[in-house]
Amino acid sequence: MTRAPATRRAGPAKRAAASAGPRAVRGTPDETRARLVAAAGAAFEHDGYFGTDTNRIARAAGYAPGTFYKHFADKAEIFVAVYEAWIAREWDGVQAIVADARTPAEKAARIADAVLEHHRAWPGLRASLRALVATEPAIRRAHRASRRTQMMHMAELGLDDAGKNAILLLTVERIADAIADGELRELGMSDEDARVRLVAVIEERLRGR
Amino acid sequence: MTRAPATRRAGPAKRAAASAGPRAVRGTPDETRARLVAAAGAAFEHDGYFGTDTNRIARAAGYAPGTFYKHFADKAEIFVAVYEAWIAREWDGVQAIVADARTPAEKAARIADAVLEHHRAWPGLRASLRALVATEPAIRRAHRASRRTQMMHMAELGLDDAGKNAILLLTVERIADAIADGELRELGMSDEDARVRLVAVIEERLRGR
Amino acid sequence: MTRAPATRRAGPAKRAAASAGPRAVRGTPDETRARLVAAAGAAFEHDGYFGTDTNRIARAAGYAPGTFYKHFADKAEIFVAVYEAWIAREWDGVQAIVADARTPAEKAARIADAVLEHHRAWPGLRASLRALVATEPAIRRAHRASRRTQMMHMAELGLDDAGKNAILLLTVERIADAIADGELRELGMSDEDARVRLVAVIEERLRGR
Amino acid sequence: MTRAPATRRAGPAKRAAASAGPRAVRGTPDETRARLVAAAGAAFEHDGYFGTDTNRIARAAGYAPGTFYKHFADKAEIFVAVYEAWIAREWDGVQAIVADARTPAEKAARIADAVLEHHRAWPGLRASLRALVATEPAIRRAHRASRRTQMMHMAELGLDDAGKNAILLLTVERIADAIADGELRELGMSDEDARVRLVAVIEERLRGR
DNA sequence: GATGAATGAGACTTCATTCAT
DNA sequence: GATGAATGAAGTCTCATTCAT
Repeated sequence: MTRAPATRRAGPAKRAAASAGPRAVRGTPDETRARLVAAAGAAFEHDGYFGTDTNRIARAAGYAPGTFYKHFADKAEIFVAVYEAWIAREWDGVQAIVADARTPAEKAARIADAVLEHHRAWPGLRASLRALVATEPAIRRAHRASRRTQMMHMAELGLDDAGKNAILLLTVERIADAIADGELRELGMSDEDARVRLVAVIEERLRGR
Repeated sequence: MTRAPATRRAGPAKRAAASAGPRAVRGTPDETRARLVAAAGAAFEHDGYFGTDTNRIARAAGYAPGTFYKHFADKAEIFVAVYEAWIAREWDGVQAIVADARTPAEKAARIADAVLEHHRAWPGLRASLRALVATEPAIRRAHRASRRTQMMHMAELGLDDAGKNAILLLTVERIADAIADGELRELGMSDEDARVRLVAVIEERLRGR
Repeated sequence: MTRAPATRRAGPAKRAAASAGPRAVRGTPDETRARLVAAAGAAFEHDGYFGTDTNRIARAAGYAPGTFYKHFADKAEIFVAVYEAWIAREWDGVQAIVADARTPAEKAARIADAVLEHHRAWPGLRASLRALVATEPAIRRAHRASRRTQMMHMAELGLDDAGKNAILLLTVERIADAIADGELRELGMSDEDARVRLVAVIEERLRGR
Repeated sequence: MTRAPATRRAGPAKRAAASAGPRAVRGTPDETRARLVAAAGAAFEHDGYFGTDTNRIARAAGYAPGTFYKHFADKAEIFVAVYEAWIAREWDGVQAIVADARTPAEKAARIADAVLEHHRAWPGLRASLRALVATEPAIRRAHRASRRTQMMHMAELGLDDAGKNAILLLTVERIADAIADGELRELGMSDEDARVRLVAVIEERLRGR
């Protein structure tokens, strides 16, 4: 996550800055939107939600500032889009694993690894998410909705104790964030230890406990 | 040519007008600092870190904007002070309970309730904390330091598996935040259910598991 | 908890109210920049560098405060722009005179008058420059660079003793500033006397001495 | 001269800062005043007029902020005091040399060296002076008065062409400042060259030309 | 659909100066 | 005479958002 605005400015954004992005090819609205979401994801990851601005995102995607607002009502909205895409990718992975793996142990291990990798690759995005859920009503709403979707996914996976599912969800998320952020290492637990616990938590649940 | 503002000001403007706070009493720096911290705590809780500003905090404490900067280098620094005071109060409670309660079960229950109450009373502060730890290096550092202190407190309580302590810390914190934020209720778990689980997690650890 | 300013603004406020300038015409960046530089020149001359602020400059040019920072990184940068334009105009004059006048005596007299007029028209700007060269690294750098350019101009004029050129530059500048500021008058020298000396210094150099 | 605020702040001026100065010994008002002037001189030299503040000066002298205003009406007033002391020291040196040296050549050389040394030791103060003369009416007035005093000193030395005296004053001052600031070096003239010219200017005047 | 110049509220911070003790 | 906590006006700069082309 951002942690620092890096180089905040390099002088007045002379005309130069205009050509920062990947040369926006005039395309369908969907392509434009997708490019903006991708650029925003990278920017949020790298500089944090409060470390970028919508102009920069638009430029990074190869568009002018105004274009951004043709596709998103505001900054929060694109964050939600980024987050939803992120979650969807995570669950795609989980579901593929569930379909493919045999034993609960294998499933748990592979799910844990997939989740961990996904979190480790996007620590900045996760941090911004945690920040924004508390701060931006719109993002909070989207986050809640996403939780509900995830609960449904879990039910579809045959896990039927909603209470346990909820705890699992929070626990996995929290541990994965902690590992990805290196919090546990600082608390004296090796990443491998932490991973083992994460696997255990998942496996326990998969076994219905 | 004029060139200069010459005399910038003519004297402290009548204080009466703008002020909203409890009317600054000239006192010791410590009192002033304490008033600022108290006002900041309330402001962060109520409006969030990004929802207040240092001028507002100063006014709420009964001071002019400049006074704030006599006591804190910046907004982040007062947040750290607020957070540290918050944590200290929480642990004071925990330690009193540990000294007073008999059985692990009683300890666990009373600790859980104390922690929960403390989190429920300050959900906004907690949310801001989560946000800032990801975003502000200074606050991140303070948070880490505080974690270490808490680990020491746990060791002093006789809990000697650092790995388990770390997990306990994160878990309790996370569950308490979730309950306080109402996240669990939305996931279909009653607050009482959640509390029971929280007690269980603590008791399990107290029993050495 | 609230925590966030939510929607910060609702739209550009009615422009009519505060503005004082010539009513911003949407134009090319170059036009805007030129208007800002012109407004800044007048403001620096009239109120001094420390007597204006960037908001005022922007307003005087007919723009909002933010527009200033689209064109200049900070206040120092626009000062440099103003200064460079000022120097360029001075040398344009000198070069025209050199091309046009015959004898060293005529050249010296006309150059002295041109320089004097240029300094007399901008005493405030000159004063601010003297102040800032000592104080602001960026402006110091620009000033040094400008000096080097002026030395080149002198060389192009056929004056080839760099040491003498340097002294001439400083002397002319200093005397012109002193006359423009009225310093000499206060020291008991008539402006005409001072002008005669200025002419002499220049002519001496033009004759190679 | 300051050129940069160096470290602008090191955190809230906790109580620590209070003991920065040399342990103000309670003394006569004159001693207090003298300590303040000395501290201000050093501060102006080191950080520039705009790079220090009156609180810092007072602390550096070993006093509280309020004490400053018991002795000086404002910041400009102490600058004037510092400047006047500086000039007085310079002329003390010049007069001693005139009394001691024989030939115009010797006088010129020794005066030049004394002046140069005095300027080289206080470049920051000189820079601030040049800035403030243009900016602060009170300092401008004091500067003019000081010039008049210096003209009198010159007359007392037997130099009776006021016009030439004025030019000499400005020229010496300007060249000495330029050498002290390294301006001439950057323009391609060695310091020794510059010094030679300075001596020549003075000697020429001493010989009545 | 895209552009990009422009907007303007407002956050953060500084510092010369005062005044009650 | 000295103290030092407090003052508060004001300047610098940012950035989400708009709208005329």
